[in-house]
Parts: sequence; structure tokens; C-alpha cells
Amino acid sequence: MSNEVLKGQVGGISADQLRSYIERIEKLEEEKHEISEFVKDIFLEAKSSGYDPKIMRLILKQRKMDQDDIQEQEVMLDVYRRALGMELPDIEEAA
Amino acid sequence: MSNEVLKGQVGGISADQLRSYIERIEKLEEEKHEISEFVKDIFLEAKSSGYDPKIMRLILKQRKMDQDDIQEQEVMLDVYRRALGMELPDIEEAA
Amino acid sequence: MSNEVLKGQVGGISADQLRSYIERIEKLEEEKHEISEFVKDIFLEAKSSGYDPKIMRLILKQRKMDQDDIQEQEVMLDVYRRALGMELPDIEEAA
Amino acid sequence: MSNEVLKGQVGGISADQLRSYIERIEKLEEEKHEISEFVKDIFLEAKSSGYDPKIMRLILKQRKMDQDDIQEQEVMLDVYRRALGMELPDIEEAA
DNA sequence: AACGTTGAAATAGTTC
DNA sequence: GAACTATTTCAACGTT
Repeated sequence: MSNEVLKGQVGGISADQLRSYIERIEKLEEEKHEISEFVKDIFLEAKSSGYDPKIMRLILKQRKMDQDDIQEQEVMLDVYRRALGMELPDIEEAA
Repeated sequence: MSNEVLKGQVGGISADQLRSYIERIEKLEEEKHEISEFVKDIFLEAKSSGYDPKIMRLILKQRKMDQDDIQEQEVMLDVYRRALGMELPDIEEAA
Repeated sequence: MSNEVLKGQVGGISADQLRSYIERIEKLEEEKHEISEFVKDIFLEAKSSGYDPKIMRLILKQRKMDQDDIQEQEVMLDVYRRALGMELPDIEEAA
Repeated sequence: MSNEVLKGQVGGISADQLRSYIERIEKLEEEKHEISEFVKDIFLEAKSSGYDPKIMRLILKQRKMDQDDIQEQEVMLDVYRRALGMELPDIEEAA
């Protein structure tokens, strides 16, 4: 076992590589968490300026859904094309 | 009222200020989303290197937990398992 | 310890009561699973009748969103009132 | 065409049949939702009886897993932990 | 048939 | 401690 540890190999896996993956992920998750804190701060600041965070969240949700709708329209187009038996762009057409 | 509208003041709140808050939050949320994509990429890369993402997630979860909490949880799991007569996963530790 | 087991008490908890909770939940989860199977069957049946499951899912999603909207409309109306500078019932207007 | 519409036939499909499929699915989804509510209630009841819902969920998860899978997961967790030099949760088993 | 993608369900965290 | 929101997890689906 000590040999494996010396080579950075434990249980058939490379400890260094695994550690690298894990730590990179932890780093990124930490960044996400910090950003979440910023967001929280903004909500607090807005609240102390008299805005209702709950309403703000609804607005944000609404704006996000609007954007999603744009993307979903693509999907719907595709679906309707299929439903109507229209040719699909990504299907090979026999020559 | 017309004055307020001209100044961007509506119903006693500044529309501009609200817009600023909203947009700052949307910006930060976008950053969070991008980071999430990076994390996803790392998991994919790790997977293609032979690591099991599921186990990695468990590891990440444990590393986030306090060492005492981990032990307490293990103990309680053990208690509940005994109460239910479940087989206990006993792992042989090779010397 | 054997005393505790005889009394159905293990680690300070009542084994019987715990088992009851666990088994009731497992029973309900099983029912949910069976229902999911039925749903799957219906999709399959519909598909073999010539309906596109993807379209059906979109319809279901749409109908669900419509119902959600009905419940949310009160709130959203208020949101838009605020956003558009309409009079707000709960905010004190400076004299 | 007017004939088809009168018969509930549009574009070669039966509107009534589609409606039937959709409504049956919605009914089943509703049942699933109600069962989920029951489950939630049981967790609440258990909690007020002194049981930890979190531990209960872990127990439920383990009971759903195959015994072999549990052990395999434990082993792999152990391997990864060693590779990362994490402390291992060793629980003393009282005789 | 495994893979990635996607959408729903569960879980955890936060606020009131 | 109850409700709500956000995140994470899990399962189904089509695709290659």
C-alpha cells in the first residue's frame, strides 16, 4: 500500500488527479456561493430602499420566463413541423 | 404625477433604481450559471478519466460537512438501522 | 442492550414506531411508482395510436402552466400595478 | 373537411381520443401529488415524535438500494477518501 | 444499449 | 417553526 501512496496511486486511482478535480469544483462552488451573497446583498439594499424583494423576484422570474419562451419557441416550431409532417433540417434527405 | 414620470419616479419609487437592481441581479445570476457550466464540464472530464461523478458528489458533500456532523450522522444511521434490523455495511479495513 | 431490544427500544428510539413510519412511506412511494407506470403506459398507447408523446407533454405542460397562472394572476396583477406606477394599497404616500 | 371536424376528426386524429389520453394522465399526476402530500405528513408526524427526517430519508434510500450496491458505494467512497487523505469516519461498534 | 439531454421531484437553505 | 425559494438530485426520453 505504501508504494501506491508514494506513486500517488490509491485503490487504482490517481490521487493527484482526483484531488485536482475535487478542488477545482470546490473553488467554483465557492465562487457561486460568493455571488449568491452579492445577490442577497442587493436584495437587502433594495429592500432598505423601499422595494419589495418578493415582487422583485416575481419580476425576475417573469423576465426569465420571457427569455425562456423565446428559446422554447424553437422547440415548438420543431414539434409542429413534425406534427405536420414537414421536412426537418437535420434529417438526411435521400438523393 | 407628470413630474414624477418625467423624473423616472413612479408611485414614489425610482424606476431607474429598480431597473438597476434588477439588472445587477440578472448579471450575477448569469455568472452563476456560467460557473455551473464549468462545474459540469469538470464532472464530464473526470468521468471520461474514469472517475465516478456520483461518488465525487458524495465526497464533495462530506467535505462540506463538519467532521463532527459526519460522525454524528453515521452514528444515528447506525442506530436507526439497528432499530429496523437492517444489515450493517461493515467494510473490512485491510491492514 | 438486549433489554432495550426486548422492549423494542434501540438506542433510545422505539423500533416499532420507526418501522411503522418507514413502511408506510415505502408503501406510498410504491403506489407513486405504480401510477408512474400507468402514465408511461398511456403515453405508449397514445403513441401507438399515432399521437406524438412530445406534443402531448407540451400540451400537458401548457395546461399546467395555465392553471398555475390562474392562481398567480392576483399576485402578478399587483406586480404589474407596482411596476407601472399604479397606486399601491400598502405603501404610505407622503402627504 | 367539415365532416372530419363534425366527427371530432382533425388532420386524421381523433380530438376526443387525445383529450381522453390527456385527461387520464392529468388525473394520475394529480393522484401522485396527493400521495406526495401524505408522505410529507408522515415525515412531519415522525419529526414531532422525535425522529430525524433526514436520517429517515437516508435509511429509505439505503433500503431501496441493493445490498451489494450499498457495499460497493461504501468501498468506493472509502477509496476516494483515502486518495484525498480525508479522515475516515470509524464508528466503534459496542460489543 | 449507453450516452447525454431534459424536465420533474426532492432536499436544503432562508426568510418571516 | 412554517412557508417559500433555490439548488441539487433523480428519472425518463430520444439519440447515436
